[in-house]
Amino acid sequence: MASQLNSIIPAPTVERLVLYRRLLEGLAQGGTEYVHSHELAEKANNSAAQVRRDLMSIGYTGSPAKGYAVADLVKRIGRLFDKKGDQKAALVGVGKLGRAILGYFALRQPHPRIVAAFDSDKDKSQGDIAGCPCYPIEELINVIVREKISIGIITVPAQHAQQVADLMLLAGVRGLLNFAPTPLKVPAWAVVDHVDITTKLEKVAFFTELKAGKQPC
Amino acid sequence: MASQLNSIIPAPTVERLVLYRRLLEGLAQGGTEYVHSHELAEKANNSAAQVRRDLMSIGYTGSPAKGYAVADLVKRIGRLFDKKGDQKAALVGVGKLGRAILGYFALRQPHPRIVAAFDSDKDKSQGDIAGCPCYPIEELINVIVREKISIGIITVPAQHAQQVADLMLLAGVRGLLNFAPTPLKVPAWAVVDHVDITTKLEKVAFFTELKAGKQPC
DNA sequence: TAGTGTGAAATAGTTCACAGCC
DNA sequence: GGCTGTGAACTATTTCACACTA
Repeated sequence: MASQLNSIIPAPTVERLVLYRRLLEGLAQGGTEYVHSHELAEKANNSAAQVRRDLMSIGYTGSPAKGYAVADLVKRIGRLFDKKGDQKAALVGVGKLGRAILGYFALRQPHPRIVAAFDSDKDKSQGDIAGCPCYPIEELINVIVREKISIGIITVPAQHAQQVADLMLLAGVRGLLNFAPTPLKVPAWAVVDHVDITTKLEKVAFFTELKAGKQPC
Repeated sequence: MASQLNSIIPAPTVERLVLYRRLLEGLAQGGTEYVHSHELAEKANNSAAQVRRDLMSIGYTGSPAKGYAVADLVKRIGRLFDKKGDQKAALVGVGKLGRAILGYFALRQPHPRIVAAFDSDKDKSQGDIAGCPCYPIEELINVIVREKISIGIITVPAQHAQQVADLMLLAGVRGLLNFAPTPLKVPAWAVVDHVDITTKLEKVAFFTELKAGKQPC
């Protein structure tokens, strides 16, 4: 799906590291100084071996006696993600889903901050939503260039998704998170990830049915 | 992540089949009668070989001359997903995200219909949202049992997610779609899928940064 | 002696390659 | 001649197993 990346860290590991960070931050606040792989695995529910391998893949090493130093590890993972100069994100499509995402992230202040939102509807593209300034779609290129935005979040209807993606890539965005229920075609130098809620729901329904019935078809 | 499933159809294939169905429905409306694997692959952007393998995995076979019969194939895939008796879904957590999802699905009328929403906040759990009746969380078990709901959608804050999941499973739900940024522990007979928007965003940001670092644009 | 780091095996999933068919 | 079906090769990822160490 996502294009080939010549990284040392495999994609699923990256996802888990984000989770570990969250869990470790919780532990750190609770005053825990050290964790063992199996404790972290328990919380993340996967295997201890996998936790060890994941941490190893970022070059972090624990001690058999104490385990992994929580605070230090948080810093280490943080250094991986919150790289030089914070990345900025823009969201296109201030519909229901777009608004929800803006509101959701406004609270959490995630790493790539959403600093601009766009919509083709003039009524929606005015003022702030959850503290994020909204612009008409015509200003997309200007704003993206001016703010040096590198990540795009697409929450427009399926039929406009590709068009919006092309526009953002043209403006200099290099990573896209696509919520539209359609696949995007992007050049090899861009990164895309796809969150398709409808498909996920159907998938869960399918496997639920399957497990319940046991007999396929 | 998702628990072991003794199905003949691998999980990624299921996801792609859902997509194929959408694409094929579009084609059918456009009056197309037959497609070749590479045409479908083009739209879904993956390889023709994969499309063929996916379709083969549900026992559907095309002809070298014409390709795959669109209408027939839609029906075939539909039969897989829209099984005997439509499944019903319930959503817990009528916050921003929950509302957005309700609104989103209200339009599309997806296969597992969302027939109930719940919230612990009395103000939110009244009346309808996007045509879906809202109940206080106390009624969850009653309603789920009464309506024979088998799928649960969790859009509550992370700290309540596990609790809500347990409650729903207790009530008879067997599949969960979790939007809370925390992993859920569920028994082996249940199906879970996890949509973690924050993590996805951080992942995209990470790989974007990584790729950018590799070759100076 | 429980817990780590890591090579090796196992498993899951994708792409290749080619025979067969229309 | 281009397209399908399918075994085989290949890639990616997870799990296993075990030497090592504090």
